[in-house]
Amino acid sequence: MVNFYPTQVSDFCSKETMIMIHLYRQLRKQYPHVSHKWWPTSGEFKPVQLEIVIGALLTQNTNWKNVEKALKNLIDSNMLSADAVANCHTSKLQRIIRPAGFYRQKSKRLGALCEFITNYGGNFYKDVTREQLLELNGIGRETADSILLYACNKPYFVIDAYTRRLLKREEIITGKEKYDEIKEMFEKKLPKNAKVYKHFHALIVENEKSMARRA
DNA sequence: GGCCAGGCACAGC
DNA sequence: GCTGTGCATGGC
Repeated sequence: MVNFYPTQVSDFCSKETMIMIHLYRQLRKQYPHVSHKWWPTSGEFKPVQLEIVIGALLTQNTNWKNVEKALKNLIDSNMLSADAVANCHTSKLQRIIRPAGFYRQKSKRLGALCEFITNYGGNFYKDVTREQLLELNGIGRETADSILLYACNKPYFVIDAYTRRLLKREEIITGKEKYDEIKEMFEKKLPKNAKVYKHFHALIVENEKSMARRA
């Protein structure tokens, strides 16, 4: 169980902190089946985290079901390591990831990302920084944070369309805030804990999806 | 058939 | 800095 007692005196009277933790508790109660182990992996890739990195890139502006098709194509083509993907011909990679859409852009970006992982001095999953990821073509803030949180298990909160929608509806944000502004809001008001960030994000996504289903 | 889905880069202002 | 636009497929 995570300790939610304020760690700083200044946290004690922060209304925003109370709202944020209340929201987290409410969602946990509402979706008890949702856990921090939310990002789906087949276990086919080496290492397992590579599948999360690839998925994070492929899911950009794309339905997850289409990403799954592309991931299955990679598995069926035995493209299970960063090295294999990095050395795959662009035209072949395009064919493989085609169901995920934007295949011309994404094949180029995916190849470059896998090349970066392959050539990374040290352990990519342990050592890569947000700045290094943001320098890569096609890796923006959300994708970088998804990789850092879900693949690297580091406390970086992911702000996606679901998160913005929920926060706006709850009137916690106006909608005009920048990505990093919202991200810092979460990170300042919650314990710096990757498991909590994953769980909270998973709960937000589940809530938005279930609301969409009901609509 | 139109709209959207777990964004990003880049141009133009 | 902000806004618009291209990228592309599949599901509803």
